[in-house]
Amino acid sequence: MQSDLIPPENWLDHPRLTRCFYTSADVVAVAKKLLGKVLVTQFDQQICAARVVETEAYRAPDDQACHAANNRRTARTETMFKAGGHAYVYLVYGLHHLFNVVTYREEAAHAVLIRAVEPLSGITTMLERRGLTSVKTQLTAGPGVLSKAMGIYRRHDGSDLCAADSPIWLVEDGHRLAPKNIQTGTRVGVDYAGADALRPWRFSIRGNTWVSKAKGSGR
DNA sequence: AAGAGGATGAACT
DNA sequence: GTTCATCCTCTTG
Repeated sequence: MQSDLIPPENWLDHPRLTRCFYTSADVVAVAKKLLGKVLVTQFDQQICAARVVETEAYRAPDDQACHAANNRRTARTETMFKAGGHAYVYLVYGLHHLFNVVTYREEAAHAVLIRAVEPLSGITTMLERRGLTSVKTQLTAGPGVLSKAMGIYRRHDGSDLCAADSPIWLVEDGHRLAPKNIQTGTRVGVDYAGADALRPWRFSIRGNTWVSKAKGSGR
């Protein structure tokens, strides 16, 4: 049995991030600002909360690493063209559901991929979903595993994180992060993007154990 | 209609 | 370090 650091129901009292947080024209800035925020989900009365510790920014049309590079519209990328504050969830490798936050305005395909979180509440539920019996970084350090732990799936693609009845949302809990504690690096798994693969658009909380140990993550 | 490959993770050697 | 699970999406024909 795993005890939570914070009672799950406490998160219901924290203010949700509002639309304006997500509608910034600068997706890179939002990727940094998301570090330290808390992702909360509530499915079947199970409340889970986890601090965002690693993010990556993707920005159409110029960024070739972005699914919507050159403003390419397909059934999948259509969600990225929604207004800031929607969830973009897609399947990679036929196995993993990756959770992104859409930013900026409608018709601009910008998004932040949440790559790792630090569990705070609902840890028993997360362990069950992951099929684990003890807490280790494997629980939520990585974009695929965190979605599974938090109960996020492709059916949540396009949902509005700002809607009052959304089962997925983000909150601010007063956590402070000094700029010098934001680690910058290149994005993972985007070698196909040529020069854009070198953009320093991956951000993480320096020294945090829950940051993913992805291949080619470099630092 | 078919084929290739992916914003990963786990289990190997 | 390497392999492979697994299926949706996009490209090509």
